Amino acid sequence: MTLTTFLELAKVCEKLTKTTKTLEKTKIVSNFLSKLEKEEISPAIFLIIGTIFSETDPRTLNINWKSLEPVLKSLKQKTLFQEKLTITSVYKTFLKIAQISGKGSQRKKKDMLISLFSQVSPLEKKFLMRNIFGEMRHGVKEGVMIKAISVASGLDYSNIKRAYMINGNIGEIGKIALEDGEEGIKKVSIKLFQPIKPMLGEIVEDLNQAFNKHGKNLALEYKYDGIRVQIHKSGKIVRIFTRHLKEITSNFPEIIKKILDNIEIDDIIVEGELIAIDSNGRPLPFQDLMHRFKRIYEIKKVQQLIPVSLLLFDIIFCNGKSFLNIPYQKRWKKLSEIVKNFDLAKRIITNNIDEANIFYNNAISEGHEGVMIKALTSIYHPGERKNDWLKLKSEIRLDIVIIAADWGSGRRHKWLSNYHLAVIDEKEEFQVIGKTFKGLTDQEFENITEELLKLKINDNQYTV
DNA sequence: TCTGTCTGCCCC
DNA sequence: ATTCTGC
DNA sequence: GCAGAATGGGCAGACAGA
Repeated sequence: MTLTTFLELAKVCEKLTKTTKTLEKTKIVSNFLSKLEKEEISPAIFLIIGTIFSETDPRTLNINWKSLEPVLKSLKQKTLFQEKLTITSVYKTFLKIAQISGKGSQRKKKDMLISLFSQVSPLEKKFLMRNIFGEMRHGVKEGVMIKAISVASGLDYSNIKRAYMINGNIGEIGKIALEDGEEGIKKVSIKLFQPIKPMLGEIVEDLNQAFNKHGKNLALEYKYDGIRVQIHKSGKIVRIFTRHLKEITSNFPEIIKKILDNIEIDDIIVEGELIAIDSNGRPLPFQDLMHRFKRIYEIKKVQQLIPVSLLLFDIIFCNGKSFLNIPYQKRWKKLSEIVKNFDLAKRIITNNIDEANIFYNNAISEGHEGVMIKALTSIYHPGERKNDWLKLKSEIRLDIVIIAADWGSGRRHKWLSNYHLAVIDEKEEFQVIGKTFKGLTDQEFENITEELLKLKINDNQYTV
């Protein structure tokens, strides 16, 4: 057995930066994957896409530029006998670094980084750094990687994709595909406490567009401005996961209790939106909810300050049975039977556009974000943005002024691409309301940069 | 030990 | 989250 | 139509200095 060097992986990454063509990237990666030893497949996949850990994994590297910079500067003294780094040895080092925490952790991490970096060539160094920062800049992430796994294993692309959306661990999926083949991939199924990627909705401009896309048999649900959550329950254990499969169970103890008190079924996965509410039950802005998110201290105190409410809208799994292939209307029926004392998202079923408009306007006037429009017969497609679900949000128009601008980064480094915005209040003074960087083409950035530089009164290298 | 600062990570 | 580009 | 890149605000955790 010959282990593959990290240098070979770095060369593959370098090769990927030389082409913009997806097919070529797919071929480069799949050829590389095919040559790997079994134990290298998963680490290689993570090192190529630059994430180290799967989405469900709570671990992180936690390395600052502050601690990496001195490491890179101290690299002059090259060790004479260089050991060849392998994919697995690099990966193991990253795992060790992720384990270090607490006082003095930065020091320990620095030492490990120094010994890691002192063994590498410039090319390896380049991609080790990109791995640490999670930005590979070679155009291969999950999407292209799934294609590469499909080509390398000779298995159907849609089966691999489905398995990934259900399992969430792309390294594991690659290993299963290449080792166990079709049989292994088909066996990948929903498991309790292993969150799946949630189904997503397409944006529509208005209800006419939604009705044109769907024809008939529509359900409209309130779209709440909060955190999308997937809740897994088995017996007395309840865990909450976000849209990106991160666990936030400990932040919302009252929700756990409510689930235990109101859902009797032992094994179940349901989905809903978690929102902050005031004492009258009216929705609070998303920012208020953020005070409870990822909090470790004073959870009880903030729980009193910012109450939350959970509105359920889907069921994915119940008593050992997957509900992914059950049509929307039947899923809703099951959900409403099981969670009798629980709030479901407010909903109507209608073919009448006037009725739909009234429903939408009610959602907005009650302080919500808009509505979701769902096809009654549609099944649940994990992780996919399909026409089966549409979202309609309200928009507000404002007259605003650009009062400052930041230089962009990456592809936008030559432009002022991040604008500080203000409205003019009744005293004719600027009231800063926020920043934006969105909604413009390259040519528009070019023009605006030119215009703004003509008007500039101050420039500190970052902000004009 | 307390406080300010920096930065990664997570949501929208 | 949104919006852009390149394929 | 898909995939990747770029972008902001709030929190915890770590360090440096008082």
